[in-house]
This record gives sequence, C-alpha cells and structure tokens, in this order.
Amino acid sequence: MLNSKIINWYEFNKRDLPWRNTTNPYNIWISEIMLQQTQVVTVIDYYHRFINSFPTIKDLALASEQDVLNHWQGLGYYSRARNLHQAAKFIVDNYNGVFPNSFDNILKLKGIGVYTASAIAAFAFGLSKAAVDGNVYRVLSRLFGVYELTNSPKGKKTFQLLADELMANAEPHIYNQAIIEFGALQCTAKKPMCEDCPLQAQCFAYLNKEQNSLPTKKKKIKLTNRYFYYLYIFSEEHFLLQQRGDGDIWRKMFEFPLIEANNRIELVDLIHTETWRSLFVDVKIEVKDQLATKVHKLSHQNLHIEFISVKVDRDSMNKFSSFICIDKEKAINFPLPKPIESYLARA
DNA sequence: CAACCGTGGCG
DNA sequence: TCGCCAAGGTT
Repeated sequence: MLNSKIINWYEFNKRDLPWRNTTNPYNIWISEIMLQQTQVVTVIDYYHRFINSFPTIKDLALASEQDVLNHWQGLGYYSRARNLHQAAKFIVDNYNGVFPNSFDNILKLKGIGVYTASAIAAFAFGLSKAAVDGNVYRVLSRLFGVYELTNSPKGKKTFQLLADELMANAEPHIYNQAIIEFGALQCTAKKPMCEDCPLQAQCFAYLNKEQNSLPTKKKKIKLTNRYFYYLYIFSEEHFLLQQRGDGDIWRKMFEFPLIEANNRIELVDLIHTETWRSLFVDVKIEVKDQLATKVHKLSHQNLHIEFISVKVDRDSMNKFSSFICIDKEKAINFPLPKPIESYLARA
C-alpha cells in the first residue's frame, strides 16, 4: 500500500515538534493557525510563548486583543490572531469553554477553513478527515502526475478526493502527519530528495523527470507600490504612535505618524505637504535624519518606507493630541509591524 | 471568484 | 537581486 509506505517513512523520519506531544485541541488549534503559510522553525518560539501566556481557551478569551496581537508581533497575517481571539471568546460563550469535537462545529470557528478543521479533527479527535495543505498538494500532484492548478477550486476538489482515497483505512492522525511531514522533508518544493525516496517506483514525477513542473499553480497578481514616510517624532523620553484602522494592512496595530504618497518624494518637498505643515503648526522641530528608502515586501504590496526622525522639545509633545504619546520604555506593550519594530530596535 | 493579508529564507 | 514558497482563510 502506498499510504503504509509513507507512514513507515514517517515513523523513521519525523521531527519531534511540541504540538505532536499532545491531543489537547486547544494546543493543536494554536499550532495549526500559526503554521498557516508559516514555516515550522519560525513558529516554535511563538508557540511556546503563546501557550505560556494563554495556557487555556479561557485565558485567551479573557485577554485583550492588544495583548494577543502583541504575542503575534512579527509572525505576520495578523488577522489570524484577531480571529483566534474572537473564536476563543465564542467557545467560552457558546460551548462553556470546551473546544467543539465535531468537524462541522470546528469549521464554523473564525480563521478555520477546511484544511485546519480537518487537521484539528484528525489530530485532536481522531476523526477520519484528510487534511490537504500545500505539502499534500505537492506530494499528490507529483506522485500521480496531476497537472490541475492547486489553487483553483476545481483542483482543490480533485486533490481532496485523491487524499481521501489515499487515506483509506489508515489512522487519520498518523496518515495526515505522515504525508504532510513527507512533503515538508522529503518531497520538498525545491530540490526534492528523490534519490533515497521510498516512493520512486510509483512516482509519476520521478519516472518522468517532472519534479520541477509539479505542482502547477496560477500565477500571482502584480504587486502595487506604496510610499510610506514615517515620522519618528520624539523628545527625550517620549515618541508618538497611532493605531491603524480597518480596511488596510496591519489592522489595529501601531505605527508612527504617517504621510503616504503616490510616488517617491524628497524631504524638501515632503515638508511642504499639507500633512506635514498641519502636524507641526506652532511646534519647534529639528529634523535629525532621514533613513534611506527600504522596500518592505508584503504578499501583495511593496512598501517603500523612509523614516524621518524629528526632535521636539518635551513641552510640545502634548500638542499632538491626535497621536499617542508613549514612554520609550513602553513600546514593547504595543503590537508593531515589522518595519516599525526594527526601526525602534535601532533607535 | 479573485484580491487581499506578513514575514523570512532560499536558489 | 528577485521571484517563489511556507501546516491558508476571508471577503
């Protein structure tokens, strides 16, 4: 059997990961959300910190959204953290704090789609659900020579059916872990290790030298460019932050006062913009320096970011009523996007 | 459905 | 340098 070969491979090659030593649905849930589009090595530290601070669903539900976001700082895709928090509150309110044990109810939780619901159902409750993630798409497409696009609705159906068939009577929690781990370690996206692969004889891609053509994916859309001018407005002990709103990147996170432009602007022109002038009316300032543009790449946007540091005397700091004046020591309490965090670490 | 949503690493 | 990829989900 094909699946028993994969399971056998797994027993000899699996990594010892923290969320594999438990069947606690809460712990598995946290790990699965963190692992979405994120590599294992990145997740491990975040996972430990998160579980330490919020050991149970109730602890998470009672935390503030800002505290939860703070634990997510640097991990990316921050809606995952907000959804996690909402779902925890929902479980406390509707299920008395007990994680639901049916696939349908798991799937209803915010931030949980078909993959994650299947993974939790299988890992925590032993339910017979094939979890199909990027690893599984890759393994199945190569193994069986499926050229359908893995990110199209049609392709997803095909691969789900294939995965369901391949699982057959295997233990769901072992089978799912096995094929995912197999994709992560052996049947990798780049330079798969076909030489010592136990599935060589049955693998379409290996037999036809098509490893690099599979899986197939729809191309990504073009990136848009945005130009951010961040003002690090500071006195001896304080600096200014503002909270981002909804409907854009980094929702609810904190950033410096921002001037956004459609194109690149020189500092000499920037200080004549309306925003700049309205900002510093009646305030004595000293422009300290301007950092060279750095391009911060998001999944769909290139952010061209420049930081301009502006020194202001202590008494003038409270004239900026629309911003939050923060003690330099307390920046750690605010969830910051990566570029802001990095800037503060240097400043 | 297609666009949107972070960040780090690799070849 | 740069495009792609990594245990996807929501609107």
